[in-house]
Amino acid sequence: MQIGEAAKAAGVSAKMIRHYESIGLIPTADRRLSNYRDYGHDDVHRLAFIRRARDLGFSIEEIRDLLRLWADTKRSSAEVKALAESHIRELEGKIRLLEEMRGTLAHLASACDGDHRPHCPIIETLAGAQPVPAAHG
Amino acid sequence: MQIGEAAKAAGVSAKMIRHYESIGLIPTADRRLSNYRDYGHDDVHRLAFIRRARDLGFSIEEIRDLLRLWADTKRSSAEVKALAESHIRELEGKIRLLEEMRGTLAHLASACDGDHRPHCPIIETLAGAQPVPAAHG
DNA sequence: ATGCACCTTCCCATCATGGTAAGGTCAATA
DNA sequence: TATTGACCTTACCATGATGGGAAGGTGCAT
Repeated sequence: MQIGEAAKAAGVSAKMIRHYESIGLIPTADRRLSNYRDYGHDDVHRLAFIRRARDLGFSIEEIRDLLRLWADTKRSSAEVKALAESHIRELEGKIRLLEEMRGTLAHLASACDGDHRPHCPIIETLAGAQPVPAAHG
Repeated sequence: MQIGEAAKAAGVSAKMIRHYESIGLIPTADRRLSNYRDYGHDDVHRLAFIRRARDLGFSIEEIRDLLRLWADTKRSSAEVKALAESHIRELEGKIRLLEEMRGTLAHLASACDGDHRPHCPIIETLAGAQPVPAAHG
């Protein structure tokens, strides 16, 4: 099948399929006489694998490892689990950062009257005033 | 003061100061005869403002708005609060996405034995097998 | 023969940041 | 005075994953 059909079947864009090929994440596609890339079901299967891994937030390099582990039928499940847990830790690090931002900002917003007057602890904190102390309770 | 000193004082890199100037986030710096940029305390103050806003995850365009609001002493605190709350919603959206990834992955990892054997629900799910059903309790 | 939908490669843009190269400025020191 | 070293300047390239668009080729249906 052509790249567009493979893309639709796997849930990735044709653009990204070409990109994945260019960075060696997937093997070079076969070509028709027309020079059009030609894909089979195995290719779509691999692309769908990549798509699901992306949906779980794995980076391209992590997916490269996952594809290796997938292809290696003798690899231990411990290797896969270690990779997954490493990624879980990355996710948790990002979540912590975002939650810290949200917490600080929510605190400032709650201290802001949000009315017609100019006084605003949000701007004042950004401007370097001491942040409003957290309420005790 | 020179750009390096201003950068250190504000907690941003000299590189980024030049960048902020090039995109019009901060005004064009004064120049010495040497063609070196010259900064004063107000400039450092503004850069530190930007730095704090970045630390809270605001984008450059949001910071552009924040700087406008900061400069406008007659603006209402409601405007600032609206911008902050909009950003809080962005943060919460990102957090939700990451937590969903983490949840799915943690579930898969918990179902993976992590031993020397090849069988692994993580890889199998990525490969398109039905995901292991969530435990009821 | 014309048109349309698809494909090809190539280049550019995003966002915030860093790296490096090639060269100018300036103060201290040998 | 000459050199060294720390600082500055601009300009270009890179990141990671993705999309947009241009210019042109392929192939099928009218």
